[in-house]
Amino acid sequence: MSVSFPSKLTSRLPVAGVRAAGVSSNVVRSNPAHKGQQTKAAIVDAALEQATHLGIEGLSIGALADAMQMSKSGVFAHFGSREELQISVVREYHTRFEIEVFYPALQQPRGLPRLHAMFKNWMHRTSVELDSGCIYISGAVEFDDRPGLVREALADSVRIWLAAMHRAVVQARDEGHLLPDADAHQMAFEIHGLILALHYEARFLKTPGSIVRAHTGFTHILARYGTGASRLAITA
Amino acid sequence: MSVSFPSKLTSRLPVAGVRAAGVSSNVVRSNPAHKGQQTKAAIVDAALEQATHLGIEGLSIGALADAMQMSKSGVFAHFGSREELQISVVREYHTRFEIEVFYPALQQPRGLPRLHAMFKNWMHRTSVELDSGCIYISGAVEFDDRPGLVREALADSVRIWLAAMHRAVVQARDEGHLLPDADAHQMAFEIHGLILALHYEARFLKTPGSIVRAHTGFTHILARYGTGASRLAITA
DNA sequence: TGCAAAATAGAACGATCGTTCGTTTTATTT
DNA sequence: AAATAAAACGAACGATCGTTCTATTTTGCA
Repeated sequence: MSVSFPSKLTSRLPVAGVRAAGVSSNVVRSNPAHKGQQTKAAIVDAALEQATHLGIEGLSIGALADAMQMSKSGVFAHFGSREELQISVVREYHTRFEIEVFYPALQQPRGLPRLHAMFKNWMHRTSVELDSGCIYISGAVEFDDRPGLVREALADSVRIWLAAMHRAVVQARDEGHLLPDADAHQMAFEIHGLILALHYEARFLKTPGSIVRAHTGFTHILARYGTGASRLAITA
Repeated sequence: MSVSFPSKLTSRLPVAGVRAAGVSSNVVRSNPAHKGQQTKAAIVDAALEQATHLGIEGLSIGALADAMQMSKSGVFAHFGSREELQISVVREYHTRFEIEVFYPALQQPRGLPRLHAMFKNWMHRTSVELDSGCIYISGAVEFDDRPGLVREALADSVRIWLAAMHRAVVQARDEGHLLPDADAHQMAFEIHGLILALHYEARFLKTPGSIVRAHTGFTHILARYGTGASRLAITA
């Protein structure tokens, strides 16, 4: 006779199915958890995985349903439209970006140490993880000519992050770690360029040593904008 | 009675149809011009226009046929596959990039003037033209996770251009315009970053003044790598 | 002018797309 | 345990995708 499973496991398995599909994991959250929300979170998780490989425009509800071992209509019902699914993915990435890049940097003392931490975390999120590209970067070229709600959600998130970077630069200047006449926007622009070059050369061209290049570039920028006292804080 | 047109104009109009669709123009070329080649060139022209807006992966033979006022199969026959069409677009962009960015810079004296010309032409191609993004940039994020012939064609073209930039840096160093111990690869990396940041902020975020930012960044890089004699050559 | 070759059209293919709808199965509450 | 609400399924929709045929038209050359 065949083994009989407890009824919990023979349920329609959307939430459990996620793990079988090999998706990262931060799925269990939001306590009341009317199960619909759990499944939705799991779908967004899988969608983000898909989006980092094929782009936000490459998101397909059919492929997503396969990965989730669900029906297309079952996946679709959670969002009501593909556009809303895409926006959910952007929001999820925003959350993770804050958790992995922004918040840890806040633990560093304000000024240059915090700015440097932001840059390092950003680098790490952008290229070190072998797979999975940065949605803020890929999304920018996907939607620079494509108006709509997805573009707006994306641009909002990016602006929030770039503003945080800019704030860190200003603070570093206020702390005396940068020259008093340092142009904060210009410096943020140049730092942004280093991250983009890193993403380009590491992910697309597979150029070895790109991370060192980016970090060296950061020290060069610092040499320009920084005061003498700041020099040693960065070599650590 | 209705006016009778000369037979040339009442032909099936693929080549003439391009202009009606409002595509840029460098269509008349390759002298023997067995008309098939003319039409093919016109299709590639329209395809490039489409690709700069929706990306190389956004290319659609159906939409292309509409723009050309041709049948899908008529367009398709010229390439044999969508992938070959995409590769043709990459090659066409390569050609135009050389004509608009690389060759004009060769007219400048080797060394810093030529390097600076390359950077300015590159900037211009990347963002000044209001519409039409850079395929080298959008293609990189589209294909960083997508292996195949298109990716290879794209990466080949990009590497050729980046190598030319690197060569220009080396020449500038040889001419004594840069410090003898200047790291050419590092400098090229940082310049690449400026272009990418310009593309990002100008095209996606629509940040005003991005061109000035990029150019200021270039002078900063020069201040680091350049010799005293080079400073004045750039302010012109 | 006539004829072979090249170029284009047109219809159809299987697949996949996002979306809608009615039904059925689960989950939650009473 | 029964009743109600939420979640998921399954089938179908019209549209579009790249591609494959065959038939027709146009072109280039003798």
